Amino acid sequence: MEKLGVEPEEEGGCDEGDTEAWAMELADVGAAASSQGVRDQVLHTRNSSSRVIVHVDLDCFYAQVEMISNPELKDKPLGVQQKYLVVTCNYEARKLGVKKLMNVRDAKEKCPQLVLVNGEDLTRYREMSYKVTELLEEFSPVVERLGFDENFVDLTEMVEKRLQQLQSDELSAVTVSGHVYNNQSINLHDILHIRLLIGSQIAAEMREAMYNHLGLTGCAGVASNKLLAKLVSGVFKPNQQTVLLPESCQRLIHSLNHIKEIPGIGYKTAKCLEALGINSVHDLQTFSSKILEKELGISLAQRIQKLSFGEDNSPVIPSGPPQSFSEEDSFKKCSSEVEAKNKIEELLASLLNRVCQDGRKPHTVRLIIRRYSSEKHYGRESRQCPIPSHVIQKLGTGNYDVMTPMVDILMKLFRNMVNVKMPFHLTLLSVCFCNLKAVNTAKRGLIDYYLTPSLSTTSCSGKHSFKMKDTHMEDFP
DNA sequence: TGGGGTTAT
DNA sequence: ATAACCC
Repeated sequence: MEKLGVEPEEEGGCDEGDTEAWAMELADVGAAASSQGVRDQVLHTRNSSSRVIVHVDLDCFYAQVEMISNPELKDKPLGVQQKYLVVTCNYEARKLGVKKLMNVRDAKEKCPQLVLVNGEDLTRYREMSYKVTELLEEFSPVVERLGFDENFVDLTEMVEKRLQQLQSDELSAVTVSGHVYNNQSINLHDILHIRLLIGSQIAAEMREAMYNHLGLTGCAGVASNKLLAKLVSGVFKPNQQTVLLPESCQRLIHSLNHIKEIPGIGYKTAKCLEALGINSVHDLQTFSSKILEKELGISLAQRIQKLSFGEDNSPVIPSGPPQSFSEEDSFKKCSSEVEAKNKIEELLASLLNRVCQDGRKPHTVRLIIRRYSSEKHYGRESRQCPIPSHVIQKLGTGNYDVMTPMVDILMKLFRNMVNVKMPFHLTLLSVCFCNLKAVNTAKRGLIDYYLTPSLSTTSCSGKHSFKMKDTHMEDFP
């Protein structure tokens, strides 16, 4: 076996783990086919705490939910419409040329048989989305949501446990589930391969469970960090999974045609990089770190340059319950205060139901608007304020009118942003509840409970609310 | 471009 | 409060 003459100069800084002694370990890692291979060996060999991460990505999620709601739609080309956009569509429709975020006009032109359902109310999507996250949390509690249809799960511990259950003679019988990226050969003597293969088996179990319990199909990608797991999950596309072995990391990252395809490099950063003459992943890898730091700031510069090598030490952060609830509506024109008030009342009514079901209480409310303007791609303004405590108490009880005080607050925020004595033209209104706090913990003790028993004894599910019990001493230890 | 979400500054 | 990012 050839020894690798790798020098510890290197460019990106270290991914995770120690910088020391990795060069020594390198002596034994086996043949690297190319300089790409060398880089990968460096990254993964020095890194003794290598993780196993899965990225789970549902297929055309909204369309799937609609097809479950109405099975007649199953074999038809289906699009989900919000305003004049087809935001997503099933694979029947994709075969016929419909794309995500396509104009309804263009979509109908491409595909006259296209069936459209309205998807502006996200309630069922949101509910199904959380069912998926909860199902994944049953495998391992460390689940991070990304939008409604993607989840990351850190499988490192679970893989370790399964590894310990295996007898040494069973190691040579471990198999992959699904595709191996780049058709790379598996080396069963490589513990990193073994761990990722076990990860692929868990990913397959997750997809099976999603289908059996929820009727949903999706893709999965298994790799050593979130970036790579996400990139590899989309390689084989509907309803398939792929595992990335360390030696193919550079091939995966270089398969991207533009830096904007790296998650974490968005519209603004991509424009900025283009202005510097950086267009490909290779451009970004080899660009001067010093200059990049001056242009983008040290934090962003170092992060994205690491990403360009496939390095991503960001942890999977359990999402838990949402940090905020919001409802928005966009429209061609809203130009009077009464009109705005009506829209705000609608948004608020939906939000109050959601907050009620959540059980926690928001302590802050925010109003967001978008003003009409010919240019300015992204112009939203917002005002927020604390929710008065007497209003918070009524939230979720249903038996007191919380609409009236909340609308009053929101209209004050509205007039703070919009001079209603002057003509105005809005194209979006949104109401957001945030700063959510649990009601039954720490801060809320016995005294608070006795003083406001309706908080925890009132039903919010029905048209009216009822006292569920009387307050007696023996109810509380 | 919709109707959501998050974190950093 | 805004601006960036994600879907």
